[in-house]
Amino acid sequence: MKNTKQRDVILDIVNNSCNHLTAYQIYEESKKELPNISLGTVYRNLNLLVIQNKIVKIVIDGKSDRFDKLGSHIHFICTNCENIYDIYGFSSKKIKNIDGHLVMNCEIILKGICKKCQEKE
Amino acid sequence: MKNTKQRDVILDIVNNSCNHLTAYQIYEESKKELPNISLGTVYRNLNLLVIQNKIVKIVIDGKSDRFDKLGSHIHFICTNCENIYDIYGFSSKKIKNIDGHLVMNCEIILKGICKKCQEKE
DNA sequence: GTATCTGCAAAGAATTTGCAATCCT
DNA sequence: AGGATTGCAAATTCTTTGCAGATAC
Repeated sequence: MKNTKQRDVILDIVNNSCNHLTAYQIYEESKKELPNISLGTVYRNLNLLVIQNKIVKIVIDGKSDRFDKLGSHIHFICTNCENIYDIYGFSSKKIKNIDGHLVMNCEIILKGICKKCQEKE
Repeated sequence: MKNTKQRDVILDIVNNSCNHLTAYQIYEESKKELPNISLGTVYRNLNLLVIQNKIVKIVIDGKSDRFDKLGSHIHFICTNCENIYDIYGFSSKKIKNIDGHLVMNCEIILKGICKKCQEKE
């Protein structure tokens, strides 16, 4: 695979963001650096980076996918405000094999009401 | 909420299936019972049933959503053949609260290569 | 009786794809 | 040079929605 500015910029944006950005947000952000970049290119590169295990895609019911940097953490999604929080310090023991299946990836998604939303009520 | 034949049939199909059906598959299946049912109705009722906690929606990257009966189990998705396997006997201790967030739902998705696909190679 | 639900068809949103031009190595 | 990548726009796919008529309670 060739190196391209587009891919570099996209990877940088994901790695340097504390939020969980959508493809469109990454597109908007990348335009600051590369004004002519297209949304299709952003999608293509995000998917490539996911396949290469350089970033992670968070698939959410009914919403746009979001992209996150690597680092084993759990995602908590507030069903009220729809914020996504990273949960660290949670040692999910690495499962390698279960029922004979080879496990390459484990994703844990918690849903509920976040602290802020609870405090509002 | 009113009872309707449509909703009953849809719930029955999900509850009596061993597979993880897409909305369209459920639509096809429900037509055997109710030939005039429409896809929109199937989607509407599936979403209602999910909100009521009578069934579960499995959201998969790039694919149609799938619907499953209740029962706490983990899903293993083969990235090769795309089958979904239920994994039982896995006691994920019930988390109620983490970092102050109220946890209502916990979904664990494992991805990798299933037994069958490994054996083929 | 009336609020809810349905079938239909059209709209919507997110993502992917085809193609000609351009860029890396 | 030559395959990979890009920008653009159109296409695709899955899902939701508006509406008028039908249905459950």
